[in-house]
Parts: sequence; structure tokens; C-alpha cells
Amino acid sequence: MPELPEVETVVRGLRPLLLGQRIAQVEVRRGDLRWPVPADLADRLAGARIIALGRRAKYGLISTDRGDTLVFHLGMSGRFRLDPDRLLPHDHVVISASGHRLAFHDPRRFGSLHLVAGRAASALPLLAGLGPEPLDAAFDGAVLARAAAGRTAPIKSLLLDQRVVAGIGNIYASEALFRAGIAPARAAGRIAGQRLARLADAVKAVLAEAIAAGGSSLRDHVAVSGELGTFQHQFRVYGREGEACPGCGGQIARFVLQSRATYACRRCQR
DNA sequence: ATGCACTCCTGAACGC
DNA sequence: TGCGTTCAGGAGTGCA
Repeated sequence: MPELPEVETVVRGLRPLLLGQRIAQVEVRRGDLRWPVPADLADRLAGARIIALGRRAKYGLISTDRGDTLVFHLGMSGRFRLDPDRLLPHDHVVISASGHRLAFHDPRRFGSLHLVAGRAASALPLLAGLGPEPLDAAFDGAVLARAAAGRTAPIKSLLLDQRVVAGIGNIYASEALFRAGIAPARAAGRIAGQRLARLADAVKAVLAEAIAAGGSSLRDHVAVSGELGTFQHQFRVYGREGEACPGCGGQIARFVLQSRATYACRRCQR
């Protein structure tokens, strides 16, 4: 569930708690997440001071004064529990810093923790293949046009391809396509450049609004504080099968596109 | 190179 | 009430 806005919300919650703090201890209680937790993770983090927190695509980045960056991915059900009274099942990794204790909690274990040398997100091999950040100026209609040229795959697949643009997931793909008036199944290579420019703008708008709302809390996402995001109340099509389209009043359709639930208005989106 | 089905995992929701 | 089934989906893998 966590897409870019949710990860951004989590990082913004972690930053004031952790910035400048020294990590006292890291306990790996269960290491077989989406990828194995590095065996030396605890040793390399213990005693280090946290000097920066950031985000790249759906990855959170926690850098230390030892030149390492702890990279986390929340997968679908990952979250951080702040100062837990007691540890629960699925609290896989516990980070104890000077002032706070954080448990990385992930029932489905689609999330992951990595430790990489270096600090600049662009230099981290793990993140090397990612496309531009959608909210950066470097992402625009021209980027989409280049990626779409000659492609017969649905435009929604392109939005979900992290090599094309990094951070969009299933929910915001549907929302952005609705705002741009483009049918999710339309072949990417058969969309005019002007419409792709509109799509890039729609991506930026929906992500920015979602960040401002603290992300979307459907099932699993919560901020570090425990606060729920509210953007799910502003979805125009996602999860609204059969409801009235905010554009034309017709019924919003749900269909499966490449084994992903997809929501769209057949009349407004072409 | 491209497209796409499959896979991992668990809990919630649903149907009988 | 209780059981079994379906669904949710990020992203890597493998095949056509």
C-alpha cells in the first residue's frame, strides 16, 4: 500500500525523532523479509549517529556518520511502531536510539531493510535503476513521451514501471489517469504528447495533494505518530466502483488490468 | 527488447 | 459460529 506519499509521510515523521540521535542498539528478530536483512546490519549501525533522513521513490533513507545508509522499503504492510509498550508478532527489527525505540513491523514481510555504503541516493546501487522522482522538475511529459514511444503496453503499466518514473503505485496510477482523462488500458505509444504532458502534471498534483494529506490510510499505512492519512477520502475513482464519476456522473468502473485492480470512468477517460 | 503471468506473505473481508 | 476462499499489491523472476 505504501506508495510515494505514504513513505514521504513516514520519513517526515521519523526525521524529528531520529535526526542527530545515536543508535544504541539494533535487534534483528526476524531477518527473512523480502530480502534477507544483512547479517552485519546491527553491528554497523550500533553506535552510529543519524545525520540525514530522506526518501527516494518508495524507499526511505537513513544515513549515519559512518557513511552507511539504512534503506527501508515498507512493501505492502510495513510500518514503524514508535516506542512500543511491548513487542508484537511481526516486529522484525527493533532500533533503539538515544531517545526512542522503533520497531519495524511488517506482517506480510514484503518490506525490506538494506544497508549500503554511501549517502547520496543517486550513488546507491540498490536505487540505481530507478527513474526520476515524479515531483522533480526533471519529470515531465517529455520523459513519459520518450518512455512511451513505440510501446504497446498499457499506459498504466508505464506509470507503475519504477524505471520510467519512481514512486507511483496502483492507487495513484488510477487517480492520475483519471485526472488526465486517459484510459488506463490505452497503449502508451498511441497517446499524444500533449496528453502525456497533462498526465505528468496530474501525477505531480495527485502526489502533492496526497503528501499534504499525510498519505492514504486504507489498511496498513499510518504515520510514525500513529496518525492516519486522510487522502483516501479524496480519491476520485480508486475503490469507488459503481459510484458516480465526479466528472460526468456516470458509473465508475472497476476492472483488472495486468492482474491489478483498476478504476476508471469509461466516458471521461479515453 | 517487450509484455505479462506468476510468486512471495498475511490478515481482513466475504460467502456459504 | 466456523470454516474455506478471495483479495490486497511492490517488485523480482522467468518465460514466450
